[in-house]
Amino acid sequence: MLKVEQKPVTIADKTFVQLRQDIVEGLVLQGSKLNEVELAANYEVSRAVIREAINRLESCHIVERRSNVGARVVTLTKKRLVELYQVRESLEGMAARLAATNMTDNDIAELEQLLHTHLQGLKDNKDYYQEAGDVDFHYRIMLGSKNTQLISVLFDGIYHLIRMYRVQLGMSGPRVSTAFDEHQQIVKAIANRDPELAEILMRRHIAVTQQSLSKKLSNETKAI
Amino acid sequence: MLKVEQKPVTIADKTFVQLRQDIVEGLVLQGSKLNEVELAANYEVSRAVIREAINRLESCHIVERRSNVGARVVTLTKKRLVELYQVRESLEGMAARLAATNMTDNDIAELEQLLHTHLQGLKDNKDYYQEAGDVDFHYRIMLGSKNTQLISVLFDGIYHLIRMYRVQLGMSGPRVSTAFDEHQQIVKAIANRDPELAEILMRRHIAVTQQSLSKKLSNETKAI
DNA sequence: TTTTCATATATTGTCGACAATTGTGAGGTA
DNA sequence: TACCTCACAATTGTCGACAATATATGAAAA
Repeated sequence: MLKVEQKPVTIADKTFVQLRQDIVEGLVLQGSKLNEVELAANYEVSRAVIREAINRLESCHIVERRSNVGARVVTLTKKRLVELYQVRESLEGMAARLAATNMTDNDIAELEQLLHTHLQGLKDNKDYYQEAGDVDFHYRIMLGSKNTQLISVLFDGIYHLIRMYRVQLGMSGPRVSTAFDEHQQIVKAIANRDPELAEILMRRHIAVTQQSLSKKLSNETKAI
Repeated sequence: MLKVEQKPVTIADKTFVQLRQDIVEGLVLQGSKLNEVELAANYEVSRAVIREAINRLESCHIVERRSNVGARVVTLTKKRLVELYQVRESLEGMAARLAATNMTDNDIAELEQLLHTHLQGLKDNKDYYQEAGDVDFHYRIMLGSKNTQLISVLFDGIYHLIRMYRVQLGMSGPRVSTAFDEHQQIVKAIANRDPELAEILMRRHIAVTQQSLSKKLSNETKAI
């Protein structure tokens, strides 16, 4: 299978991946300051390694750095969520458009197979679908665009931040099954080699998802 | 005026900006290897500073790094150009769409003023327009989106790579004046607060630009 | 008591040295 | 000749120490 993320080899690679995961999953709290010395002690590496990891996190938009002051994990606000999803809508819309042209018949068959698996999971056990399934679907469309530049901007640039919202807000509820239908329609458009429709459907799908997440975020803040 | 790029303060900042400029303008050749020791000597800074600069160049997609091997400047190929402009079309289309809603009346007045200046420059001296003018136009629309995330992905993520193509292929010729008309139409759509049209026009504008650049790139390679 | 300024402390930025890895070429063998 | 092996050279990765900067503390003045 195609993979975009080559396995981490250097200590800096591994530390970056680990730290990113710890932030995305909320082990390191949003908004918290990243003290280099402290992190170096925690992860048992030198400060240089931590600094490189933080630099890379900055280019994923997961932390923000200020010169001579330091880095903080971003805070998940509604404003930022909306902005992020506007970017996502734009990029994944283009990905779907390109996928309709560039995916091979075999790619599409595998994608349909994936949907079938999801449907099974949906019948049996709703929890299966949610995270992994959705991520996997969008991941394949992204790869299906066969556009290296687009894949890099999406994956290295914003995907982990998107995941951070999804994980920390918790993706579940009634949205799951309707999302499945939307996925199915998108695949149909791609199978019909209809770039315009594929793009429109993907953009709508993402816009709806954003609304669902925004509502969730509003409730969260109200609850606190 | 709004600026997205705060002035470089640390040595690493300055070195990054300088090295980026040297690559974009072709002083450091495309495809060339970036030797850390050598660069450190040239720019009269420590290797740590060069390493940070290279890391940042990687997240602009201007260099490519491989673990334990090193970094190379990307090569400007037709394939990569097409891919890059597909991403650009997607993102700047969204920027224009958002700008139609989010720019203030004053922003729009200034944008119209800018076009007027360009028209003067076009009458007097064609050369004026080309680089700075076009960059400035797209820059303002990007800022007009008022979407921080989008601005960051566009500006920090791909703008300098776009400039690298434009500078090294040399933007000039008959395209300039037709581009002006397209700019004018886009501004009109924004002034009319018509997001859909603004997006469509911007996307077409960028697609046409890409075709023009691709042709240029083909001729370049034929010439060699 | 509040403000201001100087000093102290904590944190980031920069550097040079050492370790680990990769690429290269000489020498040998089938 | 073609191919393998092994040691050496070149380059990147990692580290701890020092320098520069920002923040916190507390004393002196209003």
